[in-house]
Amino acid sequence: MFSIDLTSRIPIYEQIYNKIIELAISGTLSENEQLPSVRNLAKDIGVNPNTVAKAYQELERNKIIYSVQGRGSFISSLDSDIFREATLSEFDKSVTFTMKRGISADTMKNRIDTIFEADKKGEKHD
Amino acid sequence: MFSIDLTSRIPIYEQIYNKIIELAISGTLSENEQLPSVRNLAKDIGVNPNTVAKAYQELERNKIIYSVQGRGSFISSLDSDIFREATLSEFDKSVTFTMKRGISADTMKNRIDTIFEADKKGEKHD
DNA sequence: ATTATGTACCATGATTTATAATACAGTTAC
DNA sequence: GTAACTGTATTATAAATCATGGTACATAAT
Repeated sequence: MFSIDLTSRIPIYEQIYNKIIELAISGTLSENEQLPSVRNLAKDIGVNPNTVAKAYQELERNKIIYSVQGRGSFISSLDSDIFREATLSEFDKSVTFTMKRGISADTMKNRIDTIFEADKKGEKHD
Repeated sequence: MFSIDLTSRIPIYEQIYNKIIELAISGTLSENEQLPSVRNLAKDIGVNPNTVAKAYQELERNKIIYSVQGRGSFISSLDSDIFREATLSEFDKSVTFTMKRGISADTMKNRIDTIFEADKKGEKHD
């Protein structure tokens, strides 16, 4: 279920955080579905339980999942406009950054098309 | 010449690094133009000379500037394809990230247009 | 010579990330 | 109720990164 890059400069807990969001948005994890327990996931990917717990706590803080003591952690409904806006805000920063380095709008749009094309081809179909 | 956000989570040396690149690409700093000395810029923005030195060394490593002991640091020619590719590679990462969060290509393109429009209006004209 | 430049150290402190080891509180199943 | 599982909290430690302070050296311009 999980692949983590221990050599990446991106913190492990952040990689877990991102991965869960991807799985939730892609539908691989559906609403109210239970996530692996903190200890199991930690053992699975070979990291400390505290690291997984940190990821889960961040996910809960951002309403991606909800956790219940004694029961576990579950995907919550993902119709959060706040989350969408946060994502777009991050994207805007990247566009501004790229623009300031002299890259044109058309060039950026072409990259977007290329990336979406590649994703479409790589998708698994039901 | 410089505005640095000491409270930002982005390292100071990285802010300096980014700012110099922006000024070089926008033409505010032109080819072979001399930059403020490490010590002067440090005093100017209220940071440690070592921090400025680190930014300058990164800039030199990426061929944005060149430094000569006893003389100073200067803008080098900015026709580096390598630099352009590095910028686009970063942008691609952001697009992929945003896509995985369920944002459509069209939405991203609209944001690009909006940002470029705002920039055009905000520009200073000669 | 004096002054200004970039560069190179070394030590220190703060912050962040990750680990390790416990412990506590709540739930489920027996 | 007991055992085994959940999330959560705490404390300690280690490593890496960031920034500062201070000192020193080599080079260049005057």
